[in-house]
Amino acid sequence: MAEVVQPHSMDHQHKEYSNGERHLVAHDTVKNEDFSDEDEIPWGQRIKMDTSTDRKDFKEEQSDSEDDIPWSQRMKDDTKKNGSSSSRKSVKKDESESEEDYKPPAKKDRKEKEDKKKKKEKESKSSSKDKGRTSNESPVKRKKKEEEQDDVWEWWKEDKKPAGVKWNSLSHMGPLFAPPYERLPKHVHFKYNGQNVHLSENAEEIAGFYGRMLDHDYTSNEVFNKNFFHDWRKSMTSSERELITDLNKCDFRQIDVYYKEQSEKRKAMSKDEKLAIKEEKEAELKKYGFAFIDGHKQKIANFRIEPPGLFRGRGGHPKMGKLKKRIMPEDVIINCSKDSEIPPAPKGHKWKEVRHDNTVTWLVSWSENVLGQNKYIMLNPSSKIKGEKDYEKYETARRLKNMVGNIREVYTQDFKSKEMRVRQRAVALYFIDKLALRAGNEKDVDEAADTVGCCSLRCEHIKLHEALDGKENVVEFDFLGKDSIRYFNQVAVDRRVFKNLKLFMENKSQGDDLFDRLDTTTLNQHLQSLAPGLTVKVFRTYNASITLQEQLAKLTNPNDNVAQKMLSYNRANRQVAILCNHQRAVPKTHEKSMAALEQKIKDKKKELKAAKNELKGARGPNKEKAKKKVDRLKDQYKKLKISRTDKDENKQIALGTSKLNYLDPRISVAWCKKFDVPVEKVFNKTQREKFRWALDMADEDYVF
DNA sequence: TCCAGGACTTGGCACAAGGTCC
DNA sequence: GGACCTTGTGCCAAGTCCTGGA
Repeated sequence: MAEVVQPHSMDHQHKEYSNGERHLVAHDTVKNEDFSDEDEIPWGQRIKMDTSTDRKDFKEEQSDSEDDIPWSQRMKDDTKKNGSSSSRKSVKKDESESEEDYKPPAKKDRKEKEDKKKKKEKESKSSSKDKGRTSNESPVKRKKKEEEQDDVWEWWKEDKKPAGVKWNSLSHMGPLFAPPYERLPKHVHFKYNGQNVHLSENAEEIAGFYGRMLDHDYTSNEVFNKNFFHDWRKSMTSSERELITDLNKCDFRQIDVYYKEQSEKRKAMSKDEKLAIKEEKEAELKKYGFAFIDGHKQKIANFRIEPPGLFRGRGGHPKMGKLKKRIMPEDVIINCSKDSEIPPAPKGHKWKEVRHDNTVTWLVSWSENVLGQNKYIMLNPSSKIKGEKDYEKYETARRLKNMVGNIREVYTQDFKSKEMRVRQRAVALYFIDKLALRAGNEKDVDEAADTVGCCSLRCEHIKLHEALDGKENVVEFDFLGKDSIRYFNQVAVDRRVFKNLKLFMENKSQGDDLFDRLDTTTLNQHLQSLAPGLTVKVFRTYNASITLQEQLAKLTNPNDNVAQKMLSYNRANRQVAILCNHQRAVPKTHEKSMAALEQKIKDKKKELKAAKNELKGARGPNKEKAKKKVDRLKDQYKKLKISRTDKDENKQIALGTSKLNYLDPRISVAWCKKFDVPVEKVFNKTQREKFRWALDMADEDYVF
């Protein structure tokens, strides 16, 4: 079998940002002609090569008169939207349940319904349960799988609820609270200015949050330290506050050591002790981990209330280090149906509120003190409520596929609109479509790190090059996006886009908005007018999914073995991750594990050589045996080499996010079926649970 | 009409769990 | 069975988008 030939090489250039941010650039060396089948082409890829030539249907050269349009008034007024929000209020919502829509079933109905469902499922199990299963499963595994399937709710075969209604009946056990603080043993001291200081319980707990982060970069960050120290001092007694006035004189090392020891102890526990803990966890999961929705048992995603700690804002978050307070039952709102048994609050406590709102999907909510935002307990991605939404998301993206040609025509026309706002909208949409940029909502600089998306790009985030590396009209993007991850890309763009950008930047300083006549609301309103349900983020989903589909078609060789096919799949997945700028830190273990793999490959090669020699001298029945050995070793050797390639190409790219959030799972399922790859190779157990609907729906002919 | 706030999705990382190797 | 490595999961921050009330 032929070696896997890399269809195109991706050279990921790593650069360090001044603040140490990572960044990744894909130099796609695919030739233009590879993408000649233009309407099926994943735009996101083409843009990285040269977008000025990739659209045949763009009207050939228009007059340059656009540049002569007097834009005299364009920048004078409304230069900037008003400054954003002041402090947030926590508004207590009314009991907003719609009585007409809400008809909860009686409790006994639920039981009946469940029994009925179980019976039905048992009947249909023999026909449906084999889907996606490999043939060589052990009986134990099979039994486990069957048990798991007991609660499968095939919601995609049922009628949908009226719009706005999320459930008819909902019951659950409420949240599980963080365990109470346990004081440090007497021998563990916090020191101030070299002296042991006995802290009050509150102050000690918060010192502990800091102490166990000593190894982390956070504790050398000025903002983090300032915020921490400010909040810590607020929690001290007056005498503590009087004494402890300088963080530099605080010594948390013993606390750090203590928690490390605790962690080591846990690791070194006996089997029985570990088992006891596991059982305890399982019991908690059993009690709190499930909700009943419309008679169906559904997994909850996060039934634990977030424990207190220090806020770990990312990038240059202005609030990092602030104290996240302990949440008490009195802070918590419970949402469940009226007829359900209301979960009891912990002894001696009561809930802030019990609500019966079936227009929302959350079970429990509370308000977090650092940013004043609401936090929720919601259902697991495998639940009907999440799955249905996911399915709809991909259906919307598929609808976009059918109309994206028209939309592109419209925004191309708009490049020469007389109205500045229309031109800006068109160029922004061009970026969103071609580069899969995020929308870029406005942010309050006091509340969050300075990151941007498309609509919030500032002049300082792009550079215009008339020519660069043999290409014309190149735009260089360099900005921090979501999670302060750097987006760096040099893109050849449509000539009219380039001209427009020059125009947008005229008479502006670096800190000014590039699209000063545009925001996400306006853009989304425009998109809604083109198609109901169409928003900026649909483009990301669409472009990701279409890219996967196209790349799979291009890269998969039906004659390959499963390992080779999986390399192709991962490469297709990687293209999407690059498009979406899904980066990860190179794992600390990368070099080491690559070296180990390298050694394995060497050893295997030796082994193979020896086996080949053996084969040469073998006679009679031994010859057949030796031949088999050589074949087996060859196979293993190839697998190792594939694994090395895959691992190395992947070191800086995170595939998980796109797989979980952007790629229509039916594309992957169809690919597995078509090329005879077990679906377990592509989706692990959790992913299969999340995408159960897709596993059931898609056959090998599925087209996104 | 505007915009703050609510609801929900997207996102990377840390660490636990589980598998493999010796 | 312990060390080491890989994979999976939980966590919770940070986005998007929509809605309700002023």
